[in-house]
Amino acid sequence: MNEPDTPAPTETAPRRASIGARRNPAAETAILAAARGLLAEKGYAGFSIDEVARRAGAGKPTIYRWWPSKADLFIAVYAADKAAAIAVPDTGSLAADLAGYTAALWRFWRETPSGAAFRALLAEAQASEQAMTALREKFLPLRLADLGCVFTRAAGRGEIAAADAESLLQLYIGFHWVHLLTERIDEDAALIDRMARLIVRAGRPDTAAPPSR
Amino acid sequence: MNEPDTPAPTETAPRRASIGARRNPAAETAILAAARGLLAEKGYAGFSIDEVARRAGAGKPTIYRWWPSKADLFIAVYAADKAAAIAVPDTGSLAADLAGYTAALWRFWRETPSGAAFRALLAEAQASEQAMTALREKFLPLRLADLGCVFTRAAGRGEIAAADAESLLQLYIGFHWVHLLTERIDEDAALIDRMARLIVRAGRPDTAAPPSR
Amino acid sequence: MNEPDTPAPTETAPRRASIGARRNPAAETAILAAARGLLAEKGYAGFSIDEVARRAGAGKPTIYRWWPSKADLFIAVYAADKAAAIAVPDTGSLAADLAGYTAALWRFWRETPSGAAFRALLAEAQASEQAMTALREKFLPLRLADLGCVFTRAAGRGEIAAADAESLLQLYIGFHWVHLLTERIDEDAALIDRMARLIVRAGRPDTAAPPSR
Amino acid sequence: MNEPDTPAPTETAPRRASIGARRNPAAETAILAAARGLLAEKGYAGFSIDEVARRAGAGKPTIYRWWPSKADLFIAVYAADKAAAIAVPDTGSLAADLAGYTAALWRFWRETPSGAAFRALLAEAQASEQAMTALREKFLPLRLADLGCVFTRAAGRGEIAAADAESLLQLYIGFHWVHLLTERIDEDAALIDRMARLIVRAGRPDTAAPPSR
DNA sequence: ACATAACCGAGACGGTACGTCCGGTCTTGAA
DNA sequence: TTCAAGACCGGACGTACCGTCTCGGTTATGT
Repeated sequence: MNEPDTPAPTETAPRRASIGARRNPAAETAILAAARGLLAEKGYAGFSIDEVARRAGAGKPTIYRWWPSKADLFIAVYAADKAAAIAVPDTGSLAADLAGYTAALWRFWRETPSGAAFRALLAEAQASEQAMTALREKFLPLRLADLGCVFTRAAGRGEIAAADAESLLQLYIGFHWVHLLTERIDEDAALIDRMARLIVRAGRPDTAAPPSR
Repeated sequence: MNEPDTPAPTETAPRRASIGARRNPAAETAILAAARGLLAEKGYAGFSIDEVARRAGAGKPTIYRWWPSKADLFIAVYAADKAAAIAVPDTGSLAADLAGYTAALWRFWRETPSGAAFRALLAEAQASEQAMTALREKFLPLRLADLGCVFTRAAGRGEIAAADAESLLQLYIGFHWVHLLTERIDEDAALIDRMARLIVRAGRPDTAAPPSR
Repeated sequence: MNEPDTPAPTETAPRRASIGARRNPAAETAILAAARGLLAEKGYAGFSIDEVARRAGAGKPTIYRWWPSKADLFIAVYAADKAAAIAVPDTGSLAADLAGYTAALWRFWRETPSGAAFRALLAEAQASEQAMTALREKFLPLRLADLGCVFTRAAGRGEIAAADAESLLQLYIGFHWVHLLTERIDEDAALIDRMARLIVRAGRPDTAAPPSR
Repeated sequence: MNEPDTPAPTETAPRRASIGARRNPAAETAILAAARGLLAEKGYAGFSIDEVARRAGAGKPTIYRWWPSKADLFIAVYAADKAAAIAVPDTGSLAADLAGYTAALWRFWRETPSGAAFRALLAEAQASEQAMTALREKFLPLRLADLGCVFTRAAGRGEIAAADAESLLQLYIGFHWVHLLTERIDEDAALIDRMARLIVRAGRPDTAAPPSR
C-alpha cells in the first residue's frame, strides 16, 4: 500500500544485494560478526536481533531465515571460535589433561565472545523451549564429544573406572558451568588443579584403595 | 479522542487500599502468590512484572518498591518455600546424606515453583548485573550454609579431608545446576546414588597412602 | 547454519519454464488469474505481489516485468472482465439508459473481482504517484468513452443541453464512486431511478422551463 | 529479560513523562501535530505510525492506545482543522451557497493537511474493515450534517423539492470526492459554478412543467 | 485535632524489542 | 531473452514489557 518512500539511496549505499536464490555468504559473515561484537560488548543483556541487524546492515528476515532463534545465533557464534581455539590435551595424565583443558577453556571464554555466547545460550534456554532443544541437541553433544575422549583415554590407561567416565564428565562440566554462570572464570590455577585432582580421585578404580587394606 | 473503553468502574473492585505509612502485608502476600503462580504456570518465559501486578491487583510501583529487581522477587519466592520443604539429612554417612538431599531438592524443585524460580534467577543473572549481585550475595550463601554442614560433619567423621570440603561442595552444586538447567531433575535414584558415591570417593582422605597405617 | 527446512524439491513441481525470448502467455494468464482470485477473496487488504506470485507459481520479477505497478495489475484485472460484462444501453431515454447502466455496473462490481480491483486502484492512487498516473491516463478515459456516448446521444435527442454533457457525466461518475467506496453498491432500484431522474433533470435544456413562463 | 540498557539519559533528555494514570494532553498534541506534518509532507504514502512516533517523540503504544487505527488518526487530524476552517455559507441562494462551500472546501483541502487526511482515510477504508467503519460512523455523519442544512434551507425556500434534498447532497458529495481522489481540487471557479447550477437545476421542483400554473 | 508522610492501586509515559509481512531489486540456472 | 525461484535489505506492522512517573486516596503517626 505504501511505497517504501523511495528507497532512494540505492546508488549511494553500498547495499549488499541478493546474489540470487541462494544464501549470501557475505550476509552470513556480516551477521555473525555483528552478533559476536554485540555479545562481546554488551553481553546477553543488550543483545537483540534488531541491533544485530543494524550493525550487520542486514534485514531482520535475513537473520531469522538462517537462525530461527537467538539460541541458534549464539551457537553459531560459539562454533565459529571453538574449533580454532581449544585443543584437547593428551598428556598421559588425566589430572594434567583436565587442568590444561580447564585453563584453556576459561581463557577462551574470557577472551572471545564465546563465554558470553554460552552464558546467553544457557539463559535463553530457560526462557524458550526452542532454545532448550537447541542447547540439548545441537550444542551439548559437541561438548561431550570433545571431553569424552579425555576420560575414555584415562579409562584406557586404568586411571579411572570405565563405568564412571560419563559421570565424572558430568561433574567436571558442572564445575565449569557454575564458574561461568557466576562470573568466576578467572584463571585460578590452584583452584583448577585442586578440582582436577578431586575428579581423578573420584574416578580412581577401587582397586587403587585396596592395596592399602 | 477514543476512551480506552472505560477500564471498569472502580467502586465495584474490592480494592486493597493503603493501611498507612507502612508496608501492607496483604499486598506483599498477594504479590508473592501471584509471582509463584505465574512462575509455576509459565516459567521464566511468560513471567513479567506487568502480569504479576495484574494478577495481584497491585500497582507496579508497589512491586518495585519492595523487590527492586526481578531477581529479588525470584529469591523471595524461593525463600518462602525452602525452609519448610527441605531438611538437611544427617544419617552419619555422607553418601546417604547427599543422595537424600539431592532427592529431596529435586522433588522440591519439581513440585514447587522454586525450581522455576531458581532457573529464572540464574537466567536473569546473565542479563543483569543487579541480578548477578543478588544471586551471589543474597542467594548462594544460604545454599552453601545448608549443605556446608553436611560436608563439615563428614570431615569431622573422617569420611573426607577437611581441606576438600569446600571443593567437593562446589562439585556437588555444579551437578545440581547442570541437571536443573537442562531440565533433567527427574528422580533417577541410580544416577543420584552414583554421583553421591563419586563425590564421597573424591573426598576420601589419602587412604590410598595409608599403607602407612 | 540452518537450512530453512528445504523448501520442497524443485523437481516435483510442474514448473512453467521459459518459452524462449518472448512473453509466455501461460505465465500472463496464471498471474492475472491469481490476482483476480486474490482480489475476490481478500480484497485490497490481503493483496500482495508476493501472494500473487505464490499462487501463480510465478517469480516476482516476471510480474514486475509486465505490470510495473500494482495499479497496472488492477487495471488489467478490470479490463479482462469489463468488455464482456457491460453493454452500454441505448433505449432512447437517458433516464432509462442511466438506470440500466448503473444496475449493470453495480452488478458487475459485486459479482466479479472488478469492483475490488477498482477500489484497489483508487486506494493505490492515493499512495503512489505512478498509480495516480495510471488511473488518470489508462483507466478513466476508457470509462468516459463508454458513458460519454450515452450523454452525447441524449444531447442529440435534445434531452439535455450539449454543453452540460460532460459535467453531467462527472456527477454521474461521482455517484458511482461514492457508493463503491463506501460499500453501498447493492442494487437499490428506487435509489438508482431517483438518481437517474435527477441527472436528467439537471441536464434538461432551459427551454423546457420557459413554456411555463 | 533484558535490561533496557540503562535508559540512562533520563536527566539529559527533556522526556515527556507520564502525568499519572490519565491521558497526557502534551502527548496528544505532539502526536497530532506530528501526524499533521507527516501527512502534509508525504501524504498517505510515507505515512506510518513509526514515523509519527519518531517525530512526536512518543512511544508507539501511546499512539495505539488513543487512536487504535490509522483511520482514527486521520479523522482526528481532519477534525482538528475542520471546525475552524469552513463556515457553511447562507446567502439565500442554493447555487451561491454551493459554489461558496465548494471553493472554501477545496481551499481547505489544498492548504491544510486535511485534504491528504481525507484521501488517506478513503484509501485506508478500502483496505481495512475497521477504517471503513470509522469512515461511515465517525466521519461521514459529520460531513452530512454540515451540508445537509444548506439543502434543507433551500428546500424551505422552495428552491428544491424537499424529497430530493438528500439525493442532491449525495451527488454534490460525489463531485467533491472525484475531484479530491484524482487530485483536481484546484480552484476552477467556472467549473464550480457550472456544477452548482446543475445541482440546483436537478433539484428544481416540478414547477417547471406547471404550464399547469 | 490535625498535618504529614508513607503507602496503596491504577495506569499513562517514552522506549526497545519482538517476530512477521511486504516491496522492489538482484542473481542464478534452465529453457 | 524469458522464466521460476528465492535471497537480499529495508522498513512498517501491532504487541508485550520495561522501569518511571504522577495521580487521588487512605491510614497511621507525631505534633
